[in-house]
Amino acid sequence: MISRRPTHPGEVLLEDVIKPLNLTITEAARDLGVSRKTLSELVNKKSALSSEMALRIAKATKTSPASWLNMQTKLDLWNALQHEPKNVSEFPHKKAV
Amino acid sequence: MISRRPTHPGEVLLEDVIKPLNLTITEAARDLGVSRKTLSELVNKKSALSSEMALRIAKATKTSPASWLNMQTKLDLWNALQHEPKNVSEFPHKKAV
DNA sequence: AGTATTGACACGTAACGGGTTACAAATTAT
DNA sequence: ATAATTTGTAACCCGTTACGTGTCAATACT
Repeated sequence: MISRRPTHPGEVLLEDVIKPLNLTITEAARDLGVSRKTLSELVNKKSALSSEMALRIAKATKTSPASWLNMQTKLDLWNALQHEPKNVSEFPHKKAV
Repeated sequence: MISRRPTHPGEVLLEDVIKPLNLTITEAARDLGVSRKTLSELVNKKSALSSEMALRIAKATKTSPASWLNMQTKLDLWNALQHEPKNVSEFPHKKAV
């Protein structure tokens, strides 16, 4: 494992894309075709990046959707690792047939 | 970009893990600590692989959770690409300050 | 025949992404 | 300072989804 919490994709979108372009959340939301609320919650890390949003961001920024989606996947995994599931037993080795 | 639908992680779990070990769905579900229904739906591709399930499978099979989760992410992306979002405009280039 | 396994169904719960509307606070422009 | 814009967030609605328990008919195994 990863020890440090991976960066939230919404943070990257805000800091590396929206801010450098001098776009407002309102303008960026319009370009992405989503509500201002949806984008606001994303960049404020209140919601996760959906695969559909990954596609929208990719189209608007001419980048790869996978690069955005992978950020979220890494974060999801990190979050899951913080509360490892109990009552899981290792699968037994090959049983007789 | 990807033309063929990526393999569902539940299918891999069934074909490459559960069947080779001669485990039943019922037994495997018990080992994973989930209900039989949950595992059945997963291996029959009726539901997606959650990050928590990825962790459970990883623990039970001593493999990497990321390898399982990435299968689902690839599938999610492929599915999303089948209905590309409209009303998305490319972000304008740097505006004046 | 009798037992085990399976997929599918109903039903319920909790979480979540997303939309609209509204408002107070903060920021920016005039 | 005043006015206009921007922003975060709450309230409320909706649809989707993962997961649990229970049940049942069909199939497979012994």
